[in-house]
Amino acid sequence: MTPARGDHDARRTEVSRAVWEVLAERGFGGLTLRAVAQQMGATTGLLTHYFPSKRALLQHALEVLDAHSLDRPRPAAGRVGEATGLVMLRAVLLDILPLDPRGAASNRIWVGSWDVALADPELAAEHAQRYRRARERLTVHVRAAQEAGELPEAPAAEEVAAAAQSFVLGLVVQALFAPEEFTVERQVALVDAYLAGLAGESRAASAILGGHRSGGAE
Amino acid sequence: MTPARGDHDARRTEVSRAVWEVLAERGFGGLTLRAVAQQMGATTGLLTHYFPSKRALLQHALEVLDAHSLDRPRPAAGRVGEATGLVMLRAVLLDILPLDPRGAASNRIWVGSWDVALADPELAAEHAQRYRRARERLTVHVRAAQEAGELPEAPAAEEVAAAAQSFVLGLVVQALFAPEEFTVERQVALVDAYLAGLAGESRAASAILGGHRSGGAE
DNA sequence: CGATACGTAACAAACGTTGGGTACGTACAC
DNA sequence: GTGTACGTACCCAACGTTTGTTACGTATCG
Repeated sequence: MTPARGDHDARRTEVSRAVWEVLAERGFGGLTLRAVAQQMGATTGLLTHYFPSKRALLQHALEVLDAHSLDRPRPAAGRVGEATGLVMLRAVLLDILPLDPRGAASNRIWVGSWDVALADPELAAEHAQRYRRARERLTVHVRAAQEAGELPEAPAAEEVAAAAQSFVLGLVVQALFAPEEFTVERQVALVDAYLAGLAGESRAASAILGGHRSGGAE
Repeated sequence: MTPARGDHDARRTEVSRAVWEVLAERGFGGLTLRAVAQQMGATTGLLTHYFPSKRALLQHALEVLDAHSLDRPRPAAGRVGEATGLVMLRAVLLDILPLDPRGAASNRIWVGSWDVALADPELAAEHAQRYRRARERLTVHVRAAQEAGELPEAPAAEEVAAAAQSFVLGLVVQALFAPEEFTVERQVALVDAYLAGLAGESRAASAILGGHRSGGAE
């Protein structure tokens, strides 16, 4: 009977991709069913067939986009996957930044989503949870760095993680508005300087951060 | 003829206030002429009498809101106006944070405006300029702190200012989404810890930051 | 009297959503 | 194997609502 459930879900993520593209270039104010449909060369009938409402459509697109960022940073060029402590912390932070067009697009979407989310309790709760989990993931790496002697024990790992997330989120915003001012190199340098400030006089840390003095994200 | 030119501009700022209230509680997606009119107990006819279009209405409201934040922090309780260097830097940073309902409301608006601004080149340019000027204002205080020996000379003042602005902006976002998690005390503590990280081993700085260990914004 | 300051009403456009209609493929009966 | 039944996928057209904007009316005040 029902032909291929896999096709169904695949189509839904296809729709989500169209939603992302509309969001990235027109923002949430420009997100309409007709725009999404036109983006993927379909009609609004297709959209309503896979999603009961516009809200569900948006919600699913955000969930999928969030899920994509969960398995990052990818163990791509360097073997980031095996890294720990300060190196991993640095990799995760850099991975968030809009260092390439794709990162810029997804950050553009996240920043734009804050307005809608702050006006919608349910979306706000989901966002709050997203960032809390991101902080928890950062906390793990901070704690590892502390145990490795790369970071001081002084501020609790949770506080360091919250601070680091603040720093990166704000840097994302500024970089989106002034990309020519916040070049890739400057963004990386700012993160490294921030981490150096966290590390203080640690020899282990300065060895790590010194080695990456001009390194990129991938 | 025209009865009191002052009344005209005063009415425009009244309208802007209504715009803020709508923006703060419904976001930019909920900003409609009818909502603004209802908020101030008037009709859309009044709005169109003072503003040629919705865009002009929004633009003026943002400008006025931005102008309000320019003469801050106010030399209110403490005599912040006479402060310099690290003390002033700290005061400016704390003044940005959503430490009270009014600060939360205005930050709510700014964060929400990012979506619209990123989709509108003119608004984006205005925002970019806003944040550039804010960085320049921060740079002055950073440089003063450096000359006073409260901050190291190492990273250039411009970089420290950009980093500090990143940190505070990101903290604003997280605090808006999780206000119960980011209490006033924790926000202040995070800023102080951040400044302490900037200061490094400076005795002058730790004297200042130590004295404010549990102080508030005003 | 004449210009300003509004309220009122109506406009076309765009929105999310609904429902009917068609093409297509699978499942089952014989 | 062929015919029938049915569910899925999707287009198309239309709905009622809400939007920003415009036009027009009236009151108010110098």
